[in-house]
Amino acid sequence: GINMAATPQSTRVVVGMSGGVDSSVTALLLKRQGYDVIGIFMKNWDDTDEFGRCTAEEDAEDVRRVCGKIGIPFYTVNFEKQYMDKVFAYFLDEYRKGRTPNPDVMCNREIKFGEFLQKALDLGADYIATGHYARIDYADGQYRLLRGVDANKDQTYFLNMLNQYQLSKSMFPIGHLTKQQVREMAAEAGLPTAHKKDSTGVCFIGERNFREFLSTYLPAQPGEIRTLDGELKGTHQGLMYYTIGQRQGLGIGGSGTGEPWFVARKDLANNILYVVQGDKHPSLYSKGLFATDLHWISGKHPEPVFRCTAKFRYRQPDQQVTVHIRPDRTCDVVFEQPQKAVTPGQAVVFYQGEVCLGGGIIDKVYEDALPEDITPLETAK
RNA sequence: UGGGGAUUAGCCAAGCGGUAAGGCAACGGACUUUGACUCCGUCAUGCCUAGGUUCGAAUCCUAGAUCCCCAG
Repeated sequence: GINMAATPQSTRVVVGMSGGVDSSVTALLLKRQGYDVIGIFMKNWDDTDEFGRCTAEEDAEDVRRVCGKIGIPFYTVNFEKQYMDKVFAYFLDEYRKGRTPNPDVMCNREIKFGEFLQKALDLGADYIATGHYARIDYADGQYRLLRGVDANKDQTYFLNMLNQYQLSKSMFPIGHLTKQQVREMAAEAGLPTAHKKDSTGVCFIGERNFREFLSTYLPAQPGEIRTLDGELKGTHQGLMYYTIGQRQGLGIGGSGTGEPWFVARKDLANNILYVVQGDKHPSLYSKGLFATDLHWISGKHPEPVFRCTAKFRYRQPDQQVTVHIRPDRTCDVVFEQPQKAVTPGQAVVFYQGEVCLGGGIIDKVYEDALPEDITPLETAK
């Protein structure tokens, strides 16, 4: 639990600073509250781009300037090796399997709230803080992960793999603010990152030409594009470049109903990409999914069967589901409404109101028939 | 070398004498700490070729090219 005798002045907080406005304001708020704040920039990827420019160096420089402005010490740490071993290796392995991984979920569990947390503790920190739009609350001996107040920016989806220990050592000071408020505070405080564009792309790797990037790590194997009926429609450049529900990059058009084409399925064994026409095509929708690597933030095992809401991808509106727990940290998730383009490798994250319960990794989808032994939704409530 | 029909951007396709719709694809942007989806924007001085009629032709006429269909 929280040490009630601790004062901000006697509490050391290490802030993970990316060089963006969110983590800048995170540090600013903590400093204003009187904490003993240290800013640390993580360099986890050698990101020299095609023009020989290293954006990580620019970001590090921004962090240095922000820390100077706020008046806190600034350090840099390097977890390139750990990121490669614990996140990027997984990332590549998933693509080899024809799946679509979410590296940032692993990055949070392994790097930011793993390696980085440990490093901070080694430096005598009591807590780490990050610029995530999420909240932590503590009640009845339990830490809970709550959605960020700014529903449009909520990042709990990426934090679903965190555990009690990690939450007990973490602070999300901007979780109760909106993005607009954060920008305004940064501007008022004269932080150099106040108007910096939000960064996107894989965390620490950044925006890339996806195909070009992947092709430098994995061999591409061109193959056929076919309809589910077997009709040959064209050629793909390598199954790993496509994900379920994808429209762009297929290069097929002008035939059939005139509607756009979407990826419906990947046949890894035969290297065939299966497509369907029209965003309402039944084969793009599913009734349920099977997930592995289940994790519950509370640490407690939930009821064998329960209703909650869930997201199957970042920024998707919550969907009503019923979860059926299975052995070995797996579960079946039955959707109340058919869901579009649920994709193996992505995270399924569960919520009860504002509380993020945890999640798992989508392993396969149930397009038509659900497993026989699961309780129908109607009788599950 | 009988007859009939077609030929408009990478693909599909409107147009029927008055100054080239739309869709798909592609490209660009917005959105976005994954990959996607989505949204917005761009995309034929020219309609198989060469002549002709007309104030004006993708649209009419003539010849040619290519493709398709029906007959032989």
